[in-house]
Amino acid sequence: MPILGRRDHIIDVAIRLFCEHGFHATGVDRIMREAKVSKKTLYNHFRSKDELILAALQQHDSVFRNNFVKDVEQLANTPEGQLIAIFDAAEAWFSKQNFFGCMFVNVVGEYSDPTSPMRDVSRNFKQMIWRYIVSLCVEAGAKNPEKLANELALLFEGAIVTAQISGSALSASTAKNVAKQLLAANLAKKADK
Amino acid sequence: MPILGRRDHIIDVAIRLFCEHGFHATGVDRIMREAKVSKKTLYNHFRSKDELILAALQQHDSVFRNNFVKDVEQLANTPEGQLIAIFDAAEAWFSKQNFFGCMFVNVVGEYSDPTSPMRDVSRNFKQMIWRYIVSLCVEAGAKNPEKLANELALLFEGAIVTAQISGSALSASTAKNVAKQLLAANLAKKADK
DNA sequence: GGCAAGGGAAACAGATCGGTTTCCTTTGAG
DNA sequence: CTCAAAGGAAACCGATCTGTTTCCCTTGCC
Repeated sequence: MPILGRRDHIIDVAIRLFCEHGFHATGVDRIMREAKVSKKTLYNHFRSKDELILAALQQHDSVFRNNFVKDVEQLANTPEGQLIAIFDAAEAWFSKQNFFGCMFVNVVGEYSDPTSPMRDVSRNFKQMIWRYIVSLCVEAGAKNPEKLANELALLFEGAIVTAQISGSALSASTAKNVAKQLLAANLAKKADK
Repeated sequence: MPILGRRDHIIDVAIRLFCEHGFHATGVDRIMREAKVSKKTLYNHFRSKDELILAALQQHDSVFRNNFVKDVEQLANTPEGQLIAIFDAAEAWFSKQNFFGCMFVNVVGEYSDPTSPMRDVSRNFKQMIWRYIVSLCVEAGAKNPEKLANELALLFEGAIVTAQISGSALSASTAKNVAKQLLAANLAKKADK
C-alpha cells in the first residue's frame, strides 16, 4: 500500500521471475499479475521492460552482495576464515529451493551485445565480488592478492554454474577444498605473525 | 541442395543464432530467413521449435566435444600434458569472434525445469566432459582421478563463464595455473615411472 | 513428355508480446 | 466535504510469436 514500497515490490517479483524463467520468457503481463499491480502502475514506475530489467539487476546486485558479505562475516571472523567461508555461504545458497544460478550469468546468455547496459551491470557485479575477495586476500597477507583473488573467483564462478546444471550443492565443497590448497600456498604461514 | 544437408544446415544456423541471441529471443522466422529455407521446409524437418532447439543442442554437444578433444590431443600427447592443454584449447575458444559462452550454460538460464529435455542434454554434456577429464586423470596416474576431475572441471567451468562476462580470455591462463598446481599435488612423481 | 514430390512465397490463424489509453473508483490532504 | 492525484480493470494498438495452409513452381524419375 505505501507508495514507496510499490516500486520495490514490483522489482522483487520481477527478480524472482527473471531468475526462474529468464528475461525474454517473462512478460510484463505476468510480472504485473504476480505483483498484483495494474499495467498502468508498472509503466508509471518503469518506462519500459528493459528499464525494469535494469532496475531488477541493480537491486539484485546490491541486495545479493550485501547479504553474501554478511553471511560470510557471520561464518568466520578472520580474513583467511572468510575466504574459506565464501564457499560455505555458496553451499547454503545452492541448497535453497529457489536457486536458479547467478542472475548475472543468466542475463549475459540472453543479451550478447557487450555494450548492453545489462552486461555492464553484470560485469560490475563480478568485479565487485572480485574486489571483495581481493580485500580479504590483502587482509590475509597474500603475496599476490589480485592473482589469488582471480583464482578464488574462478572457483566460485565454476561452483555456481556446476551447482546450477547438476542440481547439486556438492560443487561448493569441491571448490572449498581447492581454495584451502590455494590459501595454504599463497598465505604467509602463521609463524610469520 | 542435397536433401540430407538441409536439416543439418538449418541446425547449424539455429546453433549460431541460439548461441548469440538466446533461445526465446530467436524466432523461427529469423532462423528460416538466415538459413534460406521456407517455413514449410523447417517444419517438415522439425515438429516444433522445441524439437529444433533439442536437435541443435544435441548436434552442438557432439560436434563441440569432438573438436575439443581433437584440439587437446593436437596440443599435447601425454595425459598430464593434455590435462593442461584443456586450458590452452579453452583460451583459443574464448578468443574466437563468435564466442558467446557455453551453449549449455546459456540454455539452463532459460529453462529452469530440471525435468526439461534441454537440461538433460546440458547435464549430459557436462558429464561427458567430466568423464573425459576423469579418463585423462586415470591415464596420468592420479591418486583420486574422480576428485581431481571434479576440481579441474570446476576450473574449466569458471574460466568459461568468466571469459564470457569479462570479454577477456585471460581466465584461461588463471585456470591453467591452478590446474598445474593441482596436478603437481595429485599426480605420482616422474620418479615413479 | 508426363507426373508425383518437394520446396518456396505468402497468407493465415490464434496467441502473446510491449506499450498506451480510457473510464471509473479509491484515497488522502486541505 | 472537496477535489486532485493515483491506481485498478480492461480495451486497444501494432508487432511478433509458433504453427498451418494454400498456391504455384521447380526438379528428378520413369
